[in-house]
Amino acid sequence: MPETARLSGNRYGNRPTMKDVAARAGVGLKTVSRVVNGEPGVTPETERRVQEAIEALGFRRNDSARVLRKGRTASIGLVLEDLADPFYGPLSRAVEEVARAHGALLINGSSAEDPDREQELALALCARRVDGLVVIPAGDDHRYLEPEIKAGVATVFVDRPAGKIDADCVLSDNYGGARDGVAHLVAHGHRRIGFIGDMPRIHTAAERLRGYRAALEDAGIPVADAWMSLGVTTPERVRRAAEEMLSGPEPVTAIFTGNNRVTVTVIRVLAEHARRVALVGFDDIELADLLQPGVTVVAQDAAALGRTAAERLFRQLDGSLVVPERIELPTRLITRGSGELPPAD
Amino acid sequence: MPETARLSGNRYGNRPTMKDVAARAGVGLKTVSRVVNGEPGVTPETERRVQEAIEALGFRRNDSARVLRKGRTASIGLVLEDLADPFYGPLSRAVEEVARAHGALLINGSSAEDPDREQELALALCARRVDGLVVIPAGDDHRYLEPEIKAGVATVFVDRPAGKIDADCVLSDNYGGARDGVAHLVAHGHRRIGFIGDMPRIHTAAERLRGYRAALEDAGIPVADAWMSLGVTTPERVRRAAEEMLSGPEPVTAIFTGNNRVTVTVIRVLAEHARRVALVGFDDIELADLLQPGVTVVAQDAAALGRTAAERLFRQLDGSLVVPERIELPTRLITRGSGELPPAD
DNA sequence: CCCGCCCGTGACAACGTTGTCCAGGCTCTA
DNA sequence: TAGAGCCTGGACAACGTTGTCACGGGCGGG
Repeated sequence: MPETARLSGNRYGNRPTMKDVAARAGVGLKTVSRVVNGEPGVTPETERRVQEAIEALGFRRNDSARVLRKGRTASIGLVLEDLADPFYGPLSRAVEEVARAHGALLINGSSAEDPDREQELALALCARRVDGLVVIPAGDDHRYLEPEIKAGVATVFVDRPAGKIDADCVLSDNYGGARDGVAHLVAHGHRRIGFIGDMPRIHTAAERLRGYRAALEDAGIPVADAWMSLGVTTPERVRRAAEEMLSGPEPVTAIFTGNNRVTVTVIRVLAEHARRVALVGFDDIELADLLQPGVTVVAQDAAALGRTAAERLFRQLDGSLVVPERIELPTRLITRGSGELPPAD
Repeated sequence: MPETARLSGNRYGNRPTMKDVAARAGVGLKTVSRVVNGEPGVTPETERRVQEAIEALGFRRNDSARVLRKGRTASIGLVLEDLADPFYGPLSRAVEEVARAHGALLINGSSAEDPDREQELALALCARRVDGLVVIPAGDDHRYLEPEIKAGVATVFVDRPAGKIDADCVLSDNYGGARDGVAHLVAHGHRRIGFIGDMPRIHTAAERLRGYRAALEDAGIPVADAWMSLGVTTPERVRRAAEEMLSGPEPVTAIFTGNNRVTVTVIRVLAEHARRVALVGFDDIELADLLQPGVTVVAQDAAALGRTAAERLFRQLDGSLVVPERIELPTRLITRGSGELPPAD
């Protein structure tokens, strides 16, 4: 029985296809296609019959097949570090909104800060033939994307620049922001200012460190190694680093923290600490205004990063963009109290 | 020139296909397929030639085409309310991790709490032939998914139950959690307790309200309408609602807030308020322990919700799951100070 | 009244992949 | 040495859709 053979195909649920709809409506395959896509050239009567068959069978167009034929998938990929991080939520949402405005869906994946996983994800997305790729780099070598980009996959890097290839980047002004933040502490009389941040291997961390150094240099303050703690990631290590800076013969009177996770941990340490220590953090954190004192931060606009990147991506797809560019978005110093505390010694 | 004609197909970037690789390697099409998929039956020498051609051309298998042939897309869809909400970030991440463990990618979309948009998104995902769908409902009628489910799309609802269809649901114990939270306030001597939450149209809001009523009833406290504010969503309206409850001849001495957004706004209002008012909030919020006083909350485990739902989804796909079930995960009361304040009158 | 044009419709190929099946050449054994 | 069996490799169809083209009938104009 060939009928049964066809029905027991490889699809689990055996969805009806245009062929089935056509058979039921007693029309040709292409006519169904026309109705489904709202193309002109179908009599109202024929259209009604087709619609009826569609209803009855519960037909839904298979976009996978459509995509195969048309060449564009109307979907874009987003590779980020961790969707659960409050910084990436708004970014991701902003990318999604732009995609939606262009009729595209968003596929996203978390690299967990692992370069191999970033590559695996990005290439998997390319295999799905996403039209474009927004990448928040975990690694620093993106040559693996060269064939893809050459093949027409629009690509924009966000938050951190691409490594070893020439591509569009949308970044925050990490250097300037950190410099401003630290200068703010200097302006309030601090001379011994600590820095706790990520590994300088990560571009943003390196830039913020550079800003920190520049601000101290501007003020003619020599930088002590004991004030800097780089590459600490776990809360325990951040805690230890902070406590070390705050003890000893020449403790710091202020701390500049390199990202939101570090900031939160340092707030906890300072809350238990007797002496009042000033704090400025990179990245805004929720409820920062309600703490005692409010937390002064250098805020990035995560949504703007995502939006800008996605818009650029679609302009690449339009063909209206050719030359890769590096865009830097400004940061904003938000004073809330913790950064305005005077030195406690 | 047929060569050129073929090359100027509909694809923008004209990626090489297995046919191109086969031609270059001087082998048959299927042999390339075998190499790409690691199937046995290819001499090392032939395999080397094929690999070489793949390298040279920058070939990458087109998974869209593969999917069309195989019937499974190895991707699942997640429809949530807002990726930028700190509650959904971890949930989404948890779903992604489970998907990854099963070799699937995650496509997600935000409904913005709009039922029409939820439907549009869910159906778009079905058109892409996702293998399964995790939905955080915005609407309360999901009959539109019936044909899809019948056709074999695995479906799990999270956070809120499905409307008007019988399907798997993974929920928090909203009723029990709210009841415990309010009972906690009662136990600390409060008799006039306010409730600020979402529209009861939303299942979670209704359940939490029910828990609130039950706790008061348990304590023999009659519920006053003036204590309840339902359907307030914007910060301004939350603020107004809170201020109304706190003024008048018989002001509330404690407030129970129905979700994290409301909680945050109410914290702001209370911070400006002279009298000490107790507060218990549904949903945990970051830094809640660092505020003065710490914020007592009824915490849900967003990651566990996502993980449980996704695991159930894949068990549906395995075929090891047949009967729809409703799973309720427990909540946890975390006492931090604000819920233990005594009545201030 | 007849020719030509336009409109609605359908047959067919193609998108890039994988499953089926068969052919040819090799080795091993009787 | 011949036959059987195995192993490698390739031709072909199919997945569900859309673009191309051709066909037939109705209508308007000459």
